Amino acid sequence: MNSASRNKKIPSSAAALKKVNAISTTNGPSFFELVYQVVRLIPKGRVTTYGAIAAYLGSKQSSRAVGYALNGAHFIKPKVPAQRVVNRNGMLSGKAHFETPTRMQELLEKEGVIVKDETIQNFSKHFWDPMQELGF
DNA sequence: GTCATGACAAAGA
DNA sequence: TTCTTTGCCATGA
Repeated sequence: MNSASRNKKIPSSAAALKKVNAISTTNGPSFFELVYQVVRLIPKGRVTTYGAIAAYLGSKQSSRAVGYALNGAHFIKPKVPAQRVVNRNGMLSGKAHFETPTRMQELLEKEGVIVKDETIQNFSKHFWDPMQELGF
């Protein structure tokens, strides 16, 4: 995509969202779909933040919307590694939304990420910035 | 169409 | 430094 479309705010229609929730192929890119796509690009053993994804999509203030998007990520295929997305403190704020409360931490440790007390250790070391890795 | 909620983030006290 | 307040986007009632 070009920088112009990214610079602008990306509107997501309710119709597109419904399609996503229905696991149907969306013709037009929605905010949610873009979030899922970025999350899928996160390498194994790396993590990023809601704000970083939002910033990459052009709206760094829409970090809440990113979190909301991941709320429905469980219905999406291919699988979205939502466990690699945490808040800016490196805390597993979304662990409660997984199948089991320990599922998120388990997946991360399986990838070599150390989680202590619901927080990722050496967070800056594991941090993966889409702006830097994918280019802006 | 207005109001309240949320897997967040940055700024102020 | 920690706690509180404000902003922003998208959704659901």
